Amino acid sequence: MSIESQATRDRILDAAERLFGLNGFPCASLRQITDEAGVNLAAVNYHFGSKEDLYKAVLIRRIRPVNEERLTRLGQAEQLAGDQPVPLRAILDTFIRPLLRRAANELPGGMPFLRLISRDLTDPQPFMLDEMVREFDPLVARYTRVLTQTLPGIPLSELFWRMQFTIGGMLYAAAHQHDFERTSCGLCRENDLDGCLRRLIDFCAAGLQAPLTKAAMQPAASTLQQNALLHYQ
Amino acid sequence: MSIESQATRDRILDAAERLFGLNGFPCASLRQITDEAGVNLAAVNYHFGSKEDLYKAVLIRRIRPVNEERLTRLGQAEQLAGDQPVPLRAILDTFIRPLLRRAANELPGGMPFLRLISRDLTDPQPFMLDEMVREFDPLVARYTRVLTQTLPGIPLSELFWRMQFTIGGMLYAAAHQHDFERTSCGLCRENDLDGCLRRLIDFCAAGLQAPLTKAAMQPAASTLQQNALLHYQ
DNA sequence: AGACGATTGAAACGATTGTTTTAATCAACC
DNA sequence: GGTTGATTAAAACAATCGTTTCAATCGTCT
Repeated sequence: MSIESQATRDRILDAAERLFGLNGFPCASLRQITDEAGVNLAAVNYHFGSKEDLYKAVLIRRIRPVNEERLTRLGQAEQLAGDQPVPLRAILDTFIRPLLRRAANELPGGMPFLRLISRDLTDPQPFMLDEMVREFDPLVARYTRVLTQTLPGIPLSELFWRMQFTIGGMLYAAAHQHDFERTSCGLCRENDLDGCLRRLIDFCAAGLQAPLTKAAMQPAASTLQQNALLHYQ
Repeated sequence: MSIESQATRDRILDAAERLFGLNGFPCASLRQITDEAGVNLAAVNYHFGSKEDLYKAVLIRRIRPVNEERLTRLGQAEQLAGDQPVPLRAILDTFIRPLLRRAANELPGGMPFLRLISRDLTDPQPFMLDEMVREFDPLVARYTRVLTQTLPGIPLSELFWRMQFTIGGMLYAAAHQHDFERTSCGLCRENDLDGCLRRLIDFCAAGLQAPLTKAAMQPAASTLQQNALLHYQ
């Protein structure tokens, strides 16, 4: 592979990342992408095979370093903790920071990539499902192990749900971070990585270690609560 | 409008809801929709004007009752609380239950609608933005007022972010509820409205009333934390 | 210099899209 | 009972899509 052909590959990847992120996979046409990249239309099929394969390449190019950084930071945190359990907020930091960092212009990708990965994790393209599972499988194993050590009082079934809520909050914040300045009436400034990260960790740490309600400890006894309002009074 | 034409309108709306929810707006074609509805292709443009207007009609038909139910339940909760602030978990229940209820076959719409609304709130179709703001504006005003009364210690700027995380967790859970049974290795059963609702409320209530970290109380002093791991040890 | 594989360029292909058009059918009313 | 307006049916429209084809060009070797 020559050095110029690598340049066209990269230009295609950059343009595709931006347009897939802004418009989504179905609405970003190859002609838009190749025009913006300044390359010929046929270059996509020549270098990547198909539109779907281009999409895979765009996602994998960014997700893999993010997940590697997550595991690296988690390893450092474990080392630092010694034989003590890793502090919950440190675990969350290793998980969230590598992603949100990409939107703060600290690293390539930026806002379009965050919208792209957020969209594809909340609403996956069918042909990406297997690929995604393969990329995230090692993470699931490592984080569940660390979390069960840090939060020994939380049953695994509860932990599973709470991690889903954590991921949901993270992805929603990642996708909308740049809209918040406009929709928050001045309560949020753009590109405030530290602020967003701290708030998200505050929120999710509290949620993850929330005390168990009666229903959570006796799941078999939970029944439909007809009037939930009374229950909370 | 005759009674049969209303029937074709409804058949189109039902089929569109299912296919928009499953495949997304761009990938669900009008021919798919009209075939499944058993009506002629031109009926969509005749009754709704365009594909975009059909999409609007599909969303509004379900969102409006959900938001009305939210405000009704919130009103009941306020009445029940008297001059006391409404309990946080009760507020969250009025907000989340009317949506998740739709997926538990308690009400029409079901899983496709939840995927649809979840997708359009996390990744809105551009032409729906104004319509959505109009539908949700009254909610924002009411819920921020009630929440500031219940959580007087949380600054508005923090509350804004925490509500975004709450919404993100709710939408993610709503969209994936039916996948969890498959991906959770038996930790989650499908259609468990009460279980999902309780866990989500446990999580978000703890997150919303989480104690403020130093950075949250002195936002001006927050600087980029180069090595966040040490910070948590 | 010449030959060969890799890459690019321009054009066309077949399929599908949302929309429009035109005629046929239906229901209701004077 | 014939007429009018609403609704449905079938066909065609123009545009765009991803992909393929084939010749032209480039870079790199012998």
